[in-house]
Parts: sequence; structure tokens; C-alpha cells
Amino acid sequence: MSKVTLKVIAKTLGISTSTVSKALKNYSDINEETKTKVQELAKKLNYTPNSFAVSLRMKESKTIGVIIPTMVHHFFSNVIEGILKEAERNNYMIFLMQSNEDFELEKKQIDLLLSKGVDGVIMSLSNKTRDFSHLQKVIDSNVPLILFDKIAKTINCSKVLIDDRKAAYDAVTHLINKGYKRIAHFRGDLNPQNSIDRFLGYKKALLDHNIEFDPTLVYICDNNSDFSDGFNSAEKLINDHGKNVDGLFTVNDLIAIGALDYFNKNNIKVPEQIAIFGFSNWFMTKITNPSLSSIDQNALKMGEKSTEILIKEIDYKHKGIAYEYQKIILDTELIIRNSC
Amino acid sequence: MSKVTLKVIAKTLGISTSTVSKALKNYSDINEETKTKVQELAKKLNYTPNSFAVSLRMKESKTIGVIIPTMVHHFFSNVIEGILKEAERNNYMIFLMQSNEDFELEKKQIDLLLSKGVDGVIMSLSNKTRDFSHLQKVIDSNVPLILFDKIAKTINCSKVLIDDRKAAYDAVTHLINKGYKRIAHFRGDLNPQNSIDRFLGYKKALLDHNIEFDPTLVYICDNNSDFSDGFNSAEKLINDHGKNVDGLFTVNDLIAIGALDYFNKNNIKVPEQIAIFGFSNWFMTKITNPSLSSIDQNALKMGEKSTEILIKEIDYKHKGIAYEYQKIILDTELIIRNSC
DNA sequence: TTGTATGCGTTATCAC
DNA sequence: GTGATAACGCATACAA
Repeated sequence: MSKVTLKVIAKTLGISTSTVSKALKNYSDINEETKTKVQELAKKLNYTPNSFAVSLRMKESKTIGVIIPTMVHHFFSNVIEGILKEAERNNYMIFLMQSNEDFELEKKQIDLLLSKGVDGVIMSLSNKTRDFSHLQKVIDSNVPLILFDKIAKTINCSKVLIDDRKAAYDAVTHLINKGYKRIAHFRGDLNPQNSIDRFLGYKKALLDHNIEFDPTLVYICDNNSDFSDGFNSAEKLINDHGKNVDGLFTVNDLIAIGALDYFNKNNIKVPEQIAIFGFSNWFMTKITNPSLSSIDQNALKMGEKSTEILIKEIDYKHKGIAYEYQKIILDTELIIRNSC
Repeated sequence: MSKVTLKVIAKTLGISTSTVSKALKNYSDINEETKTKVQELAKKLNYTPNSFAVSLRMKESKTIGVIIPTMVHHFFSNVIEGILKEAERNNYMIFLMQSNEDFELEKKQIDLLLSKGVDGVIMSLSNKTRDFSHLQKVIDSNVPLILFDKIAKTINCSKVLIDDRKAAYDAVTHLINKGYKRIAHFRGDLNPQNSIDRFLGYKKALLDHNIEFDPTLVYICDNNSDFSDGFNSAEKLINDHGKNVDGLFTVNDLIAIGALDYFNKNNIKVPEQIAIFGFSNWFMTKITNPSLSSIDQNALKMGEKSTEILIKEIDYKHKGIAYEYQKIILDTELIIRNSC
């Protein structure tokens, strides 16, 4: 941090710090001559305002806190990229934290962010989070909060998400229209809302098309950061149902790829014997054998949009303008490839 | 940020703010009774120190700035995870920025971090960075700087990296020992040091084993965030050399997978007709067909180690202890799978 | 053992 | 137009 302060400039110019401060901000009641004099010297000395002093005085830090469950994940790294880009455009900096799917850590991180005086918080909840008092605390501290993807329905704040239920419904409907009838589902954890919604979309698509819902075709993959779960579930699926299954819809692409690996290694033809539909449109899906149909959920845009509305709320709050919380549902897109 | 200040506590207790300040810090010259009184009230009121005031006063922010070229990348997201974890352990927060392989942006971000008063900076350079004056600026500002992976040789600061040259040498030697003789190399951008070093390791392995270095077997893949570059280069390779090539060492796994995709789609058997060795040990390499041999570069540890030595340097600086810059070379490991 | 005074660097109010 | 002064919240040297 620069050692050049207003005082230094004032002293070398023989004027007061308040004049310097105003001159640098182009206040109308300052003589043009002094203005240029001050601004030139400031530039020459490479003056930058001390951000702690500014924040202390102004009660805003131009800083946003972000908490995500896991860093190493194509979806989240894309969201982060979107957040960083939008923040950059608006001159905000990002404090990044990873809750590591740990509720206690998530709580602690909220406190840390609040104590650091962030102007707002963007977060996606850990799979284990069932109690939301820490979120309420953010709101009660009068700090704007945006939830994305893994949200808490009961918390009153702006949210950015996709319609998981509809996306799943569309994917499964596609499978059905292609003639598949015994469609399995590898779902995620029982707790997170989007894992629930994808399951519900799957189920509804079956029922709407007069296909019996068979609970034995649903498998839980609770570790969604690895494909081994998909591989193992595929093995179980075939052991349990043999050829009496012809389709598979998975909660994410990683699991789909794990399952595909199992099928490939066991000479089960995809999509001839079993069709697969993934979720997230991870870039790897283009290159699997066969390439994998999936659902694009536009993670980048989710990050950008979350940041955009957060900054708007910060701005409104600052100006004392009232605003309503938004619930933004981003479009998803079926990407049909060769796996179904 | 909490509205409870030292002043509030002092006033309700009828004592001075300085006594409160000291009591909360367990100063030895404060009466035990007042101490507990103060601490209890502070707890009850949920007092948290105003971090701007503390930073302004103490000239340290418990904050680290991190700049990486791209967010959506398995290597970097793993590094970030390591940084976040180590920072968490030491009560530091991370400002994350993405230079997006843009030199001008990288420069600007340095200024932003410096103006935010970070206690230290960790970064990996953009591929386009050839001028390092912005790094020197960090050092001149007396802010500890750690470079990792994409470093500047000429800048005098601590560095954390792997021995790219040796790793590449080992991988290519493995191919040679397996009997492959016409080994191609898909290298990265011409500028970054690690792309150069991997190329040099490749070349040296050939020469040390009496295999002629054939420059026409070297292809440049300058977009290392996608596998299409690998696919296209593989196509060129086969067009140019037909069956007169039996091995391939790539600068990273993404490119290896792109190449593998081309071979698979064109019925070129791996490793029978051509063997492949990747770089980075991305988790996808386990699951390709065939699985891909690669080099593990322990990204997580690179993040942790960078943070660890940065925090040590911050600490030393703060205490006025002299320290020497370190150059830490992390171990790499050949992971042999079915592609060679 | 406690309180007073000062300063960190900035902005804002109000005299002059 | 300009400058003195106070305040943001905290830490600390020094006085009491």
C-alpha cells in the first residue's frame, strides 16, 4: 500500500488536505488551477487512496464475499469465472471461500465475511446445510445476500437458479420419445433441493407418459465429485435389472461418465442397449464414446447474473432506494449427442 | 459489519474504551474482574472488531491477493483449493482475480490488490506476460510475492514449481524404454517457461537415448484450455507422418485427450499404433479409453506450499526478521496407465 | 489498574 | 475557494 497520502500532497503543495481531497474528486468549488496542480502531483507521486481509511469512513468496501461448496468442479469454477468477470466490470473485489460441504465451516465463513465488512454475499449452500440461521444473520446485518443453485427456499433473499425439475423432465421426456421405457435414475444426495427437483422431474416425466415409476430403478450417488459413484451404481443397476433397463438419466455428467465407463468396459452398448442422459453439459461430454447428451445450465451466466443483481442491491441500499428480491430462473438447453 | 464498537461497550460499562480494548486482548495490567465483565458483555453483544479500523491502525489486513490466468482449469482450481485451505488455517482471506491470459489486465489487477492493502500476493503469470515490471512493483511496495508454476525467472522472489524439464524427460524416457522411437510432441505456447521446459525435457530424452530429434514431429498447441487443439494436431500429425510415428508426448492432458479422440475416431489403435503420454494427471485420464498415462504435479500441494511460505514471509517481515527467498521444487510422479 | 490523548488516512461540515 | 476541525473505530504511549 502506497505511502503517499493526502497529507503528503498537501504539505508539498502548501495547501490543506481537505483541499487536496476535494481537488482529487473534482469538486466544483475548487479553483481549476489548484485542481490540476493537485492532480498532476498525485499522478506523479502515484497516489492511491488508502482503502482502509476510505472504507472506515464510507462504510463500504467494494468487496463481495463468495462461498461455494467445492472449488474443483466444472460447474462452480465456471460460476466463479462469471462472478469474477462481472465483479471486475464493476470494480468490486471477491473474497472467495470454500465450505467444503461442511456446515460448521460455512457458518464460520459467514462470520468471517461479515467481520471483513463485505458489501454483499453470494453463496451456494453445502449439501449438509439444513439450518439457515447463518443466512438470516447476513440479512439481519443488512448485507445483501444472493443464493445461487443450492438455495434455501425459506430464506427471503434474491436467488439465481435453473428450473431443475423442468430440465430433468425435458431430458427424460426426450428419452421416452426416443422409445426408451425402462429408464433408471442416478440421483444425488437426498438433501439438496436441486437433487430432489431433478428426481421429481424424472418421476413426473415418467408418469405423464404413462410409464410406471419403479423405485428400484433409482440409485443414490452421494459423492458427486467423482465418477466412481457412477461406475459402481451402473454395476449395481445391471446386476439388479440385467437387460430390463434401457435408459439412464443421471444427476450430473460425472456420474454419467462413470456409468458410461462401466458400460463400455462390460460391452454394454450405448445407446443400443442403454441410453444415457447427463446433466450440466460439461465440456468432456463432447468427447466421450459415445458423446453424451446433457443439459446446459449456463454456469457462467449464473455467476454473472448473481453478481449483477447483488451489485444492484448494494447500490440501491446505499442510495436508500427500496427494492424487491428477485428469483431469476435461467434457461437450460437440451444438448443432444450420441448417447441417446 | 457489526454496529457494536468499543465505545458502546465502554459506555454501558462506564469505563474507557482503552480499558475495553485492553481487556479484550487480555492485557496483563487489567483487573481480572473488569476483564471478565468486558469479555462477557462483548460476547453478549456479539462484538467484532471493525476490520477497517484495525487494518488502518495496524497496517495489515490478513488478506492475500491471488491472480491466476484462468479459473476453469483443473490444475488451477486445485491450486486455488490448496491456497484456500492453507489460508483458512492461518486466518487469512483470499482476494481472487483472473487475468484471463491478458497482460494488461494482470497489471491492473496488481494495482488493485496493492491498493486494497493485501499483505501478500500469490500468482501464476499469464502466457502473454513478458514484461515483469508490475511484479517488481509488488516487491518494491514491500509486499511479499510468491510465484507458482508460471513464473518469471528474473524476478527475485520465492517460487513454487515443479521440474517440468525433468518430468517431461522421465515421461519420454518411459516411452523410449517401452520401445517407441518416433515420438511426437504437442507442445504449448512458445512463451511460457514450463511449455519451453517440457519441450526441452522431451528433446533431451531423445538425444540422451540416441534418437534423432525431428522438428517436424513437434506441433504447437497454443490454446491449452480445449482439446480441439489436440484433435486437430493429431490429424495433422497423421497426415504429415502416417505410420512413421509411434509415440506422442503432450504438454497437457486436455490435448492428449483431444488427440486420443482423433485416434479413436480414425481407428488408430492406442497404444499399439501410437502411444500417448499426457501431463497433469487430470482425473479424467483414469477413465479415457484407453486410460492415459500422465504426470502428477500435485496442484493442491502447490497451492498450500505457496500460501505457507507467503504467510511465513509476511510474518517475518512483520517481525522485522530477515529471510531468504525460497525456490521450492515439488515432486512429480509418473502415472503409468494403458496408453503406453 | 485505569483513563487521556493521539494518530492511522480519509471525507464532510462549516467557517472564513 | 480554501482550510480548520471532527469523526469513522481502534490501538497504544503515557499520565494519573
